[in-house]
Amino acid sequence: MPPTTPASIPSGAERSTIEHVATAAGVSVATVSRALRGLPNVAVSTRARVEEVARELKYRPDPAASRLAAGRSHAIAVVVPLINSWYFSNVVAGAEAVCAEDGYDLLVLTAPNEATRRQAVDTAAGLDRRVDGLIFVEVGLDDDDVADLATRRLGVVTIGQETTGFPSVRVDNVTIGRMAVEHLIALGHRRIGVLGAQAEAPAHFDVPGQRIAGAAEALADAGLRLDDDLIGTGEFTVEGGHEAGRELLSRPNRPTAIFALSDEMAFGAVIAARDLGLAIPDDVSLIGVDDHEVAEVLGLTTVRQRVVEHGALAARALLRQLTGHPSTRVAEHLVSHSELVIRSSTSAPCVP
Amino acid sequence: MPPTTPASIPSGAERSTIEHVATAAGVSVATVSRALRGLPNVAVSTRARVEEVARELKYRPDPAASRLAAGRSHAIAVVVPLINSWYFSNVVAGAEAVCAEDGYDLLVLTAPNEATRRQAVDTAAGLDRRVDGLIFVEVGLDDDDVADLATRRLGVVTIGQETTGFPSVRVDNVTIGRMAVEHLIALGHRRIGVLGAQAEAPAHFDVPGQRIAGAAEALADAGLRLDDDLIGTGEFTVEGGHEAGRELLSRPNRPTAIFALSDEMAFGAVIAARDLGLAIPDDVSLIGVDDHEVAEVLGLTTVRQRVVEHGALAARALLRQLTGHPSTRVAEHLVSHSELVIRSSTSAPCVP
DNA sequence: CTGAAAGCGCTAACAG
DNA sequence: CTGTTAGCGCTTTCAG
Repeated sequence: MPPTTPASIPSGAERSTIEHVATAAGVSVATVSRALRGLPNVAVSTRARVEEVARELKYRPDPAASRLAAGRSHAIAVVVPLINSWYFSNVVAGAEAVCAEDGYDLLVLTAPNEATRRQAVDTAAGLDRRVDGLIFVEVGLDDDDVADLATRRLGVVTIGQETTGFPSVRVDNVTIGRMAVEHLIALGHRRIGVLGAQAEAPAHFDVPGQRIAGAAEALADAGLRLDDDLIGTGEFTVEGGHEAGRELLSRPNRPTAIFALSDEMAFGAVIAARDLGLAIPDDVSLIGVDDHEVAEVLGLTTVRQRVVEHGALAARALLRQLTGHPSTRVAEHLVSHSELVIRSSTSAPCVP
Repeated sequence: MPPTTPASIPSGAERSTIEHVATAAGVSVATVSRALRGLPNVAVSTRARVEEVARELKYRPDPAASRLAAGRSHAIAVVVPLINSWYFSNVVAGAEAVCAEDGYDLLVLTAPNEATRRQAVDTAAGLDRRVDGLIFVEVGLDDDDVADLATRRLGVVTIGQETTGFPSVRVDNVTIGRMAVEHLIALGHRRIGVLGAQAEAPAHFDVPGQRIAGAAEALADAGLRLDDDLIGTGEFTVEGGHEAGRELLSRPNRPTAIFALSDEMAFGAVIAARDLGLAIPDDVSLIGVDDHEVAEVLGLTTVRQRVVEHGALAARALLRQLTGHPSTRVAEHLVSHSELVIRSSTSAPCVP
């Protein structure tokens, strides 16, 4: 490679460096750096001139150089189990919007091996030089993971799980279960089925378990019991809800209402009901969780989760943490409120 | 900041640099660099030792430093109109998988202002120092954009659009329309409606227009005409399909079959049919495009698009381009094959 | 096959 | 308020 090119005006499509700007503006690179980053101690006139020249030269600071010198990459990553699902893509969308607004780059990392939560952390840990912070979405971090992450020079926010030490945003899953089932009980239902239980509860945080616990509480408050026989699985997919729903609805003594732990499973249940010739809500009431776009069209009653907002809140919390606002140095644990959205899939049981 | 830390073994969670590895292995940093990157001209024994030491020290090259020195960031970006939709999140998932495999970081960029395609390019162009390449997904690039992009030191691949100069992957939308409607015609349908037309066709590439053109061709081949009155909109959303579908199906002389340009619009049509008390396929046949998960459960006949694969193919093409395989220097235009998936939503018309 | 040296473009003290 | 001076950690000629 030839010796360094002189600090002349760049020609054509050549990228201009801070040095080009400096010489063109007749100041030092340090001043350009300060001026362009809005740091104090720069004469207004100087700043104006530098900005002017920078614009003319279409100067854009090289992120790598800046990261190397300053130690911050102006990028964050979201770690999700997968990205092509309604829930996760919406979380990412929320985070992306905030990042774009603040000029941060957003990397997406998937942690496919759900089993090995370790995996996720290791992968992510390798990024401590590449990004300034991480958002873990529904990734079960254990204490070791948290400790490991804490050593690194990284901002961390979790969604779903609430750890000690890192800010988090989540919903109150017990309350979600409660709201859903209280609605059903208020309508007069007594035999209530559940769709979405997991074979084995995850060690760290257990979304289905919590929603079911909330359901059980609501039932208990009404002097009723949650019948274990009426708890089906569903894998949190449409197909899973379809199968488990059909199973549940073909029982001789089928429930008069079903609480699906996610809208997608509820969609499956809708189809199962149709397969069996059961009308909703006349023969069976149905309530979901999420407020998926399709829920509205289907008229599905549901407990709305503001998923995009979760991503946005997490990103904002992370960026705040990175910007080092000392006032917000304490780890906030945000609990996003859910709300019951009553549509046409729930009604009083026909034959109580 | 104190003067540079000496090149000693890093303590605790401190990041180890190439220099730590070099001194620990008793070689120069240059040799470490070569050894670890699999470059030639390194004694096998040396390489082994360096690798060993690097592992022990948990050395990970700093991407920013490496980018600065070598000019490549080992990161790419996907530019999508939005990320929280079935189609786009699946494309991103495909790209992500390939990137993860090859150790590339994946940035996500959304170009929300659909109107201003310019926007997308400008945003992306600003990344020419941050990423090595870009994947544009369904972003209409015009000739100026292409020229602009070509100037930059960036690999580019497009999905959906086929430009001159950049590799691309797309489906043959005319054929998709053709396949769908040929199936309907073969079943005996004559009055076929379409869901998903756009008010105004985009300037550069027009997915709905092409699918409709294919439909028209199929009809023409059978000596039939596509009735403009039977072409509804749908916005490519469930809700849009619902509305447009209801409109179409409440006509006195309604079509015996509907070709929805996307599965999500077909779902809307399913609900519209249900609203109107029409049975599928007895009263009206329905075919979509995509093969969304819900399509299977709903029994929707559809033309399958292998969306995840599109993302993967594009990413692979991009990485190949970046790795500079001179053999593949010529811009490939991949056309992903679609296939008809016949389920239970289509049948012969009841009363022809 | 290996080392020395010169940067990549930017930031951050520290003097003026 | 501004310039000078060191590097950030890595890659890459160019000599051994």
